[in-house]
Amino acid sequence: MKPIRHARGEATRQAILEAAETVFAEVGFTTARLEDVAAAVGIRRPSIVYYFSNKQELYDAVEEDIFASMHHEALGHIALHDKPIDKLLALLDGWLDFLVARPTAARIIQRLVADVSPRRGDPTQFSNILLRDVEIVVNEGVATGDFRPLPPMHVVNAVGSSSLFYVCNSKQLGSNRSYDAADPAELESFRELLHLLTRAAVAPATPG
Amino acid sequence: MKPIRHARGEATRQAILEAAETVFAEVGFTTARLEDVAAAVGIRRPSIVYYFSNKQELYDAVEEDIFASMHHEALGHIALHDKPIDKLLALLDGWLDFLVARPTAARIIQRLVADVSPRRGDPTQFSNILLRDVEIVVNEGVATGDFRPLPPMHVVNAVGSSSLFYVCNSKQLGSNRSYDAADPAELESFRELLHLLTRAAVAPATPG
DNA sequence: ACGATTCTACCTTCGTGTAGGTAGATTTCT
DNA sequence: AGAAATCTACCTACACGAAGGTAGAATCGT
Repeated sequence: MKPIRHARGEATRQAILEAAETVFAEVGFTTARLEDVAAAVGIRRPSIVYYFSNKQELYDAVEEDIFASMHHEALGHIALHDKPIDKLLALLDGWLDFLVARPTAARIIQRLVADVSPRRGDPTQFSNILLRDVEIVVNEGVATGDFRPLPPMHVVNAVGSSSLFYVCNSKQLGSNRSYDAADPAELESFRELLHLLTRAAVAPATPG
Repeated sequence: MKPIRHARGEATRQAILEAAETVFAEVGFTTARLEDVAAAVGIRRPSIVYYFSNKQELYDAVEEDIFASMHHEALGHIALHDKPIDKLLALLDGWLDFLVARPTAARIIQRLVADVSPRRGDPTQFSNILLRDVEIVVNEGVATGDFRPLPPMHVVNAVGSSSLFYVCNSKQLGSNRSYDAADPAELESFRELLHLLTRAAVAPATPG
């Protein structure tokens, strides 16, 4: 991590990060060309090296920023609530809102899930922060009896995944099925379904 | 598509397809090396060209086979049932069973969803067959009143996505959270949740 | 023998990484 | 204050490896 002194440098660094996220999201790590990232920023390729020593480091910075930002957004939502179910819905709302606002992040996470052994050593190096949020909220609900006992990762797989698909799939289901993921009506309709499913997933055994 | 006369050739072609699916699944189209595909089959790289004229054509053959096989498996399950909800559950069970048995297919689909414009022109060239299955079953349920009115693609995004994550994520949630997607107990536990969510998703407005 | 199948050898393209240079801004020294 | 020294933020040019595609020769099977 190179320390940047001047304001101009910091702005360039940020611009590189944003451009890189777009390029990596569109075509994935290997296919992504630093040339394209540079072009989007308006500089030459070798100048990227001034801020990020190589392609991998740039990618890591992008991924780290995504999960950190997503974690922050989720925390902000969660803090407004007390009951476990409300916290869980808030957490998932946070994810959904984040991904809709930043679809490039959605695609990068989507690719990450596809990889067999992402970041060899610790696959959760950057995502762990999010997984822990889910564990804390779900385990709390289970402890209070508000939720039935269920593995937190089932919640991730079952309902967390939907938001990713909602965002990534919007233009990929064929011209007559495509939709605008950011359209308020569309979004709220999907959010309703998401809440419905979440409640169903954690609801204690048949009440009556 | 080259016509293969002898049995030996047909076997080689099939072996190439299977090896390619594994390689493409692990690292994606660009990163995948034909060298590795050939090595897995036990032939030299240029021999692949005898069956598939280039990398893209090989990939397309893999993708086409995946969706065709998945469609078949789903149809087999659906045919055993009459009621819309049972058909829908059977369809999703078919997907789940297929993906668990063939995790390489899961990863390839996962990557496909991440792409911005897969197979320029018609993104649903090969997947359309699956999407139509869902539309038929869901629309039927809506028509009979068994289901509440909801867009079939919401079903795909909300519950179809879970099975992909269930398979792809199994070894990527960190060492202490990882599981075996093919383990019968694990699988049935997840299938129960999948059914629960599916029923919740399509259930008509609050009955009482 | 003759087509089917697989090989060896080579060419070409592409993209990253690296070496080294420079204009202009900033700080240091007197 | 103003010249000297240093640093920031880029640049051009090139070397290198990696991977896909191609041409044509060798081998296998019937």
